[in-house]
Amino acid sequence: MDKKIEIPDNIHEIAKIAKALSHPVRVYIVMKLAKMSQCCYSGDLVEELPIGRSTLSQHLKELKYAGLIQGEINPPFIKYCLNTENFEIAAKQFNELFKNNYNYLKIEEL
Amino acid sequence: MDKKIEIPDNIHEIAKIAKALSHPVRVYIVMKLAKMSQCCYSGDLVEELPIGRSTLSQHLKELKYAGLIQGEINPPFIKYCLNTENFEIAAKQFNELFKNNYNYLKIEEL
DNA sequence: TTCTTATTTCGCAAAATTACGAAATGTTTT
DNA sequence: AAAACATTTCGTAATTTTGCGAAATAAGAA
Repeated sequence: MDKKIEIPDNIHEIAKIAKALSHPVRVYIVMKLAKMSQCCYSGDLVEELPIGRSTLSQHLKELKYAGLIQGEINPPFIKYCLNTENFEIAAKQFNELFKNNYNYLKIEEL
Repeated sequence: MDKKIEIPDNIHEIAKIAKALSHPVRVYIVMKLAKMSQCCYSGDLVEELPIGRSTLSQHLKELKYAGLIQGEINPPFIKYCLNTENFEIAAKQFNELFKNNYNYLKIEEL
């Protein structure tokens, strides 16, 4: 009688990535790293973004927690790079979510 | 001297969609509607999801606000469908975000 | 060792999110 | 008109997120 389902793991994973990308500053950082396919420093980001250092640090922490980026210690700097392996997994998960539109996208732009 | 940038609109839009998809229940609803490419009722969802009616209603409201779904009044029911136009726009925006991985995805799966 | 530099953690406050039950809304059926 | 139904809005509470400045951390330079 109880048809309640449990939400499957892959959906929780998509929600987790989406949550990491639910703030403009974090989307900006990820896009920057993905586009340039190079790393950057917290100090470079704080100069261009309209937020304080400690706030930026928290956003970086969340992106790290979600697995989208990783930090390489390169004293006295910390260099942040895309975690390409997880980024590819995330790309596939969103690919799955938006699957219905892939035919459309393929014809139009691929 | 002030190199602070303003975060561009398209990034705010991506963050807005990501925020709408940052909760498992909302991802579940959108995936269900996208996969089946058919509509469903709030009452059907509340039977399968482990949340109350008013909570579900709030999630639907947020998905509507983000433009991912739309409701058709069909008394005494309200039928929810994917907003395909906006869903395609969202697909393109995430396509842009994950662009770097499209070569990879194309070879592997398309 | 002391100073400087880059970054993070801590402590806090304001705002937003999540969830629920109760009450309200609007429509059909009786 | 009253009852029944599906759904939403309201009021409220617990939790999480966001942001900042001050203090802490850690490495290199003086």
